[in-house]
Amino acid sequence: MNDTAEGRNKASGGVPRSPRSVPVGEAEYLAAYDPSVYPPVAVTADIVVLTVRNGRLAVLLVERAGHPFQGCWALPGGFVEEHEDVDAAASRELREETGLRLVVAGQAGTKGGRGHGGQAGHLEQLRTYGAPDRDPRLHVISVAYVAMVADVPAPAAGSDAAVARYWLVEDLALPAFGQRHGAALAFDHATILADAVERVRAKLEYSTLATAFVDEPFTLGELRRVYEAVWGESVHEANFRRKVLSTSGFVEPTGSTAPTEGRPAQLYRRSDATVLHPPLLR
Amino acid sequence: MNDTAEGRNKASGGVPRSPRSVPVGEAEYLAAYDPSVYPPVAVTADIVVLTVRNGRLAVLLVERAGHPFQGCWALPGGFVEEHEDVDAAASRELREETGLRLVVAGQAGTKGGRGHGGQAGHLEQLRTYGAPDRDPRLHVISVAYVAMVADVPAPAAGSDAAVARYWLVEDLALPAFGQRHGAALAFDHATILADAVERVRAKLEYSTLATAFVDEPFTLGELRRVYEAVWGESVHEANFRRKVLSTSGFVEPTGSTAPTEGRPAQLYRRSDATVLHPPLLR
DNA sequence: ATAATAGTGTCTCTCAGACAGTATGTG
DNA sequence: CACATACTGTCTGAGAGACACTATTAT
Repeated sequence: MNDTAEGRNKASGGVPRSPRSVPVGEAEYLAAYDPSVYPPVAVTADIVVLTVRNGRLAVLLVERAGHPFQGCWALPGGFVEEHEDVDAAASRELREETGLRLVVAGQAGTKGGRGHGGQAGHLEQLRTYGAPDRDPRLHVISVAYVAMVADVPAPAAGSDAAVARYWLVEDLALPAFGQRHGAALAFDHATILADAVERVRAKLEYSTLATAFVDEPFTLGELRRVYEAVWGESVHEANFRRKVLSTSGFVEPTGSTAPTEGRPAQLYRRSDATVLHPPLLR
Repeated sequence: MNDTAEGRNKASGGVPRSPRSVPVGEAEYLAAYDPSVYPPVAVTADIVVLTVRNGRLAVLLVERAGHPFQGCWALPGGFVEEHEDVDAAASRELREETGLRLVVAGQAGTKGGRGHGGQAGHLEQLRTYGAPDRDPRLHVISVAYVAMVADVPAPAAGSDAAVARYWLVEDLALPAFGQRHGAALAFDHATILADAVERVRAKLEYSTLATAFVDEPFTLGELRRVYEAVWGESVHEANFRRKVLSTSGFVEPTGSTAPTEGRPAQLYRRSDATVLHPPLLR
């Protein structure tokens, strides 16, 4: 943030307008500072929790008990509390809804959650949505996050009994994807969800994030089905295997195998790479 | 946004707590609604204006006249006004600082600014920074944007006489890049700048955004120097040319030429593609 | 046996990387 | 002329895409 605006005396902010020719000390300035006159806006952290269920992409939604959009389904989330880090608010909301503990990844200088052998799951910021009319009550700015988790961190773990369940993304009305039929989402959550899905589709190409959708250990078949569910198209099996195994740091074998419907499959765990060069193109 | 929190009666929000067994109508609800009790936070839109000057990446900074961080250099930006779209606030700040009119690109359903033959420049959201201690006065949440512009949309166009100038990115202290020496930035703006530079470096690989840094018409040499400035490494000329010209929709020839220090160069303008498949790898 | 999935080998074609060489301007 | 930049041609090796084939389980 900054307020060069204030420095140029054009903001309506609550800063004592000391003439620039008579500077005051910083301590003095902060003591005299009145925060109550900044524009009243509320900030929420909303999370798009994505998972793969039965080969399909699914998203966690909660049913709204109150107005507005009563009875509609919406992304889980809530207000950022006073003096609470926005990223921390996202972690808190995710934990309350799913029981999962993930920290936000992706900012310079912070090394995000998942590393070698870490817990399944990934949490990152998506985008901030700040249209003034997106909430009929007041100007609510939503900082949206995407969480990618393995199946069945069900809302069961949530402490309070809000109605929450996973929906198949294909069963929702998402105009941005040309999906005109299906359940309508509250607020601008259809836009947010569409952006999240696009983000994840792109990220699977050039990162190892697909592994965030499966529990360890996993088979290459399971990993491939993640790609197919997210991209919505089939992936050539032999070439996928060659590509994944030839990318050092993507996965590493555990040595044991798991039974399948056919020949038993080698099991793998996540390794330490996060980016894929060259990418695994769609 | 949403407030399932409120729906579950666990938020401290300013919603009249009507018992869930006695629902009220939505109009009634909105009339009784008191927005004043939401957590007090301020929201700013800050912009990382990047350009290429003399073959180097440069960023527009303003000198802070007031406390805190008086005398330090900071990213241009300012408070989001009441009922103002956050993206619109970013456009407004950019216009005030540089005179450029750009709209924010990148959200599903909105087709961002630049198209065929459009104005040079690109504006997109970067990330939101919401640590509670990033401003010593109060909890200020910054929605950061990246603008990529051609050289010399100088602060001259700015209406008020704030001290603003371009800095070479390499002359700033950016711990995230291992740059320990150079001018220190106010607040957490060094982190924001580092994230912006990383974003732009990545985007040049898989998008046509390099053309946002040059005015039309431009030569392939100018376009190549954009890549070299942003990536900080030399790009093989013949292969760059072959790649750019073979990607349909990247650039199109104007037919005329421009004098250079050697053989005159063919001139090009932007075309309609926005993404590069396959990418132009670093 | 069949069905189903896991896994290997190999051919081909595209393309990035490298480099040599030509074209066309200026001093 | 030398020099600088623009532009072209071509060789080579890596790798994606496609496909045939083998392996190992269950029924």
